[in-house]
Amino acid sequence: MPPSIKQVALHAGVSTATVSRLLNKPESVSVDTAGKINKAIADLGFRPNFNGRNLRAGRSRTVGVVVPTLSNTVFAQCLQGIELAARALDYSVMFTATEYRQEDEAAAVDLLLNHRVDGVILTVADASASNTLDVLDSEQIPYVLTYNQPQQASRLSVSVDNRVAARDAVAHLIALGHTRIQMLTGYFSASDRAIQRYHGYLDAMRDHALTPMAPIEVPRHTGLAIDYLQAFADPQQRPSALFCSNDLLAFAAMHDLRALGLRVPQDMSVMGFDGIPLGELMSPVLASAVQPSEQIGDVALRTLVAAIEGPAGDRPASRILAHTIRDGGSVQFFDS
Amino acid sequence: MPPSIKQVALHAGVSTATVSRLLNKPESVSVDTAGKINKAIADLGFRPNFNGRNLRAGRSRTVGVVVPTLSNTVFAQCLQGIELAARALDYSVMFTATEYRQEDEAAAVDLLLNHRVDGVILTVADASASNTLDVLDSEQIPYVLTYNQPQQASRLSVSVDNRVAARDAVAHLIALGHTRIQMLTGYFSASDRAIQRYHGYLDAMRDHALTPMAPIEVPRHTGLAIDYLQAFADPQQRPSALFCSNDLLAFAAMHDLRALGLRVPQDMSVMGFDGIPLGELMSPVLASAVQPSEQIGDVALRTLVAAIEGPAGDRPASRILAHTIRDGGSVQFFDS
DNA sequence: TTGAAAGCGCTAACAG
DNA sequence: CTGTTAGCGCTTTCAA
Repeated sequence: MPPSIKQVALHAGVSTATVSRLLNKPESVSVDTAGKINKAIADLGFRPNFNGRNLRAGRSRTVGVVVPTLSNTVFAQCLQGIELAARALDYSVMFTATEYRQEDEAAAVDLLLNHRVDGVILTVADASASNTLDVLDSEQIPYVLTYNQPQQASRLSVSVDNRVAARDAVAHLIALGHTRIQMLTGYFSASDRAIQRYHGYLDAMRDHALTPMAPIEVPRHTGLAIDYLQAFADPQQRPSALFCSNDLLAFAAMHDLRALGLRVPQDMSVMGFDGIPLGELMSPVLASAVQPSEQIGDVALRTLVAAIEGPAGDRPASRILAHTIRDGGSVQFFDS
Repeated sequence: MPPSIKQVALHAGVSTATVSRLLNKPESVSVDTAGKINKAIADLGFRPNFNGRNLRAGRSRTVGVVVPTLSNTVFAQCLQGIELAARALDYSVMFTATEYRQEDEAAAVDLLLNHRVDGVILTVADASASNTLDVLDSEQIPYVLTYNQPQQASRLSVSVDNRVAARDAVAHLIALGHTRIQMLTGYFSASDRAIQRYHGYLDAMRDHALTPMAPIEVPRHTGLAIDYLQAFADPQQRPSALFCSNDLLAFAAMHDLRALGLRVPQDMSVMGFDGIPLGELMSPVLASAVQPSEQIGDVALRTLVAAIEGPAGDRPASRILAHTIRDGGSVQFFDS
């Protein structure tokens, strides 16, 4: 066991209380005792045990983070933003992933609460109906959702406006002359964002008096599952543009289209959602509705800390961050 | 404050010790007291406070993770693997990033040690000369390096054989007929792996009696810094193939080459290192030396836990995981 | 400016 | 099978 405050006190010939004071309010200790204690600390290689401190304080200066997966760059970037901000504010981060399993959301939060994190940042499957969030609510643990836009105003969240961003993305395709636009999406049941984006798709189609097509739901990270695109073999049947619920799916789709002998964008335009950085390095550049993932993480953490430390009265507010539409070679003017 | 074991005991009419026993060794408690306690737990919404438990136990069942950045997919995948394995073994994960700053490595580890993590998984700039690792050594905290291959056998690590993998990658280019092969790399000072990979490059060139070219060191994630490629304008001067120290760099390079009007692979072959999943969805597919990042994380965590829990005598061993060479359209047969 | 003492939540002897 | 007790490391009154 590493040395405790007790050994330091003994070594320096003072009481544990004084050592503690030096650690927390150095100005309340006389200069020469401070010197003795600091020497003892150095001699012994003492480092404070946060478990003791946290137990005593009832707070841990630690936040929990729960994301669906790190395989999707957006969540990695978000976590990156969270961690950076946490370090700036002197908080630590406990991290968990759920692989999109709802039961794992609950288990993850459970574990985090056992660790007595001061708050939680999370992305859940369905923010408007989540027992996980209910638990957090009932336990009065501050939390901030990322990417999710819950219906309940009481649930803090940081995200872009998924519906509007999707509408803008599809409007971009429409402006290019596309009328047969179809949405390719991950399972709606795993992502309320996907549903909101689908509504945005519908909005755009209706706005321009176009007939929406049935969305194609596929397992995430499809890869080899070309089946769903077989219908595209018939030029009459297929859409002229594909709107994907996220960039990974867009890349997979382009891959599959190629395997089918279809060219992007000549035979089909492809638009993504997320705006992951790699999309801009590719050729063609992936057109996409860009959300500022790292900033989402940054703002989420700062919002959470405000909720944790702020007086009970003034709760911070949810934030909708601006999205942008990135044009790219993956979409093209449509001439029939 | 949430209810403690004490309130539960009171509510159930037993002692705190009995409650604790139910929590830790349920079979040592009679069925009906168990019933009473469980009811009390449910009534009160009790959840054990790990801070108390950890303080008492001197262990936390928590591991710390330190990676350079999550912007590079490999580290995100590695963390993914770590987290998954941790959950399987009932460990929690505290996460930190350093943005490739050495001083942040030390600060991060410091913080983790204050939290009394049972061990640390980390990727450092230079594993063979790192005060951060020295601290870990002197504090006797088990740790496992990922991606790094330290010279000291005493330092546990999980990685591919960077040098051999790089040699194989370059040999692949040579087998395609390339003789003028140049390496594009991130700063050597930020990554001992990059140095090892450069040695692998040299090995391959020497093996085939080719003249090595001077490596090009660039800031990571270059993007717009086309300067370094200006020399390539002259067909006589430029290499016929570029070997990049990581896939991100390879993508950036391909982007820049395109901006320069050079085609990949017709005008220049590009080979990466890492084998990130997206590389396989692209067109052309990015040829690369593939390392199993998620598995590296998985194995690292299991190795760490073995070191933590295993008897002091038998320390687990470092692991070199198999790499593979992924062929792809980004490289092409070279006919002069 | 400093020390004594209590207690945060939990577990592990040790008794019974 | 169960209760009593002590103590993990720390901070924070309360006194001096």
